[in-house]
Amino acid sequence: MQSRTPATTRPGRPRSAAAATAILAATRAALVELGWSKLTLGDVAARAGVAKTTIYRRWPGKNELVVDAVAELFDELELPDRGSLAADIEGVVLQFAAILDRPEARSGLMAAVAESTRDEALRERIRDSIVERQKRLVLQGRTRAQARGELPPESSDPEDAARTVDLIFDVVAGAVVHRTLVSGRPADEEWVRGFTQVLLLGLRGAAASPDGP
Amino acid sequence: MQSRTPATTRPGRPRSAAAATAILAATRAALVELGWSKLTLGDVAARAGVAKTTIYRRWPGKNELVVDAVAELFDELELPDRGSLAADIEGVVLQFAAILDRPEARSGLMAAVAESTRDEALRERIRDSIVERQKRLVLQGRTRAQARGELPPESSDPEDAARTVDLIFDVVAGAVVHRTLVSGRPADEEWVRGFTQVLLLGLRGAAASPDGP
DNA sequence: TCGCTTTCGCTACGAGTCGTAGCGTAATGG
DNA sequence: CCATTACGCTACGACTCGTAGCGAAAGCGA
Repeated sequence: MQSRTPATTRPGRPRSAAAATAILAATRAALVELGWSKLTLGDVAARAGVAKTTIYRRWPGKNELVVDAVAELFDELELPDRGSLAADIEGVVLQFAAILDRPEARSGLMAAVAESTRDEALRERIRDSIVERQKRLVLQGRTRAQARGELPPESSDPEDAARTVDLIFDVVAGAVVHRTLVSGRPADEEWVRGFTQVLLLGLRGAAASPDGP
Repeated sequence: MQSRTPATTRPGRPRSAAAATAILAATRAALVELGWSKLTLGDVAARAGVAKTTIYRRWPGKNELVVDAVAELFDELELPDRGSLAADIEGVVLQFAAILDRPEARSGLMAAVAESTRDEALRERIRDSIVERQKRLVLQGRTRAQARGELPPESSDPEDAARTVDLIFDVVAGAVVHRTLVSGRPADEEWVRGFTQVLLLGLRGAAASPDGP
């Protein structure tokens, strides 16, 4: 998870892998009980059964620790084949909503994003370990839909195709996050159905008329 | 801004209105320089030229103060008539993106949302003073588009119409926020054009086929 | 088996922030 | 002019931060 360099096996006592998992788990537990602002590294250390200094040796600070702890949650996301593009989208959006329902993801992720507005390195960490990592789902869904004939093969311009992927990701993730955290209403099946319909019709229409009406 | 009850004019010395504006302005200035996590009420008090206790008499804590300070930024939003629904949407989305470009809005808003996941009262404050307040733009745009004949009059079901407004707001605000803060790329004219096209085609298509394909 | 190296747990520390209390003073309204 | 409230100021205990120093533990290569 960390961008350490274990390329050259360094001499000396190796870092305990058990400590890392214990610390990350303790961080999530602390997020659930305390939220981000009241979470202290001393508390995390006590929960994990390690010394506070051990945490500081591995992570620069609270922000980075929380990002790594939350990032693991999103690796659960999958894109099972449900037969149609609409059903695939609905499925993954519901999974995403389910993760955002967990308190450790809610406060942790948003607080990290907030801090990243003043910390370029932290934003990079978020992008690498969460955003870009999950963009695979969009690519996978597109490929599958193209195989089904639900979407045209690919845009002639590769840059244009990449832009579309980014747009889809921002729309999907943004809408679910806003619905869940800002509006404070559940992204349940009914909402997801309506959202998916709008997104899908918009994409199909945009693919038909690539530029302007 | 605060939900005080100035209904019955209380006796005694009234609260200084100048102090309130100075505190809110100082809060925004501190957000720019320090971000949310390093912002202290002592610092805000010093900037505003007031005593720290004065702030504590008016706001419960840092979270509520920041929400009120940021909420004022979004009151600038307008919906000038640009002739078409697409142009109207692009215009307001660009304004929204411009506000989110300001550092005091970026870190302040996201941090407040993060904290609101563990504080129901704070979430209520955000909804009242920011979200619901700006939903007027969606309603205004819809009415105007209906007058132009770009959208059908209204859904037969009033609940369905309200759901659509909520959906639009979540999609628009969510996508712009995610694009700007999470993906870290600018919501420039090119992006806004593409986004608006998808949204508009999706809405028109959804209005045509109210349920399922 | 023996060093060398690094990590680990522990304790302690100064610095900084928190939110509150108490005080005397200022500004209203009756 | 008197009751009432807001204000600025100071001071306070409690807490968290991030770091330093220590002895012990755990690997690896010779």
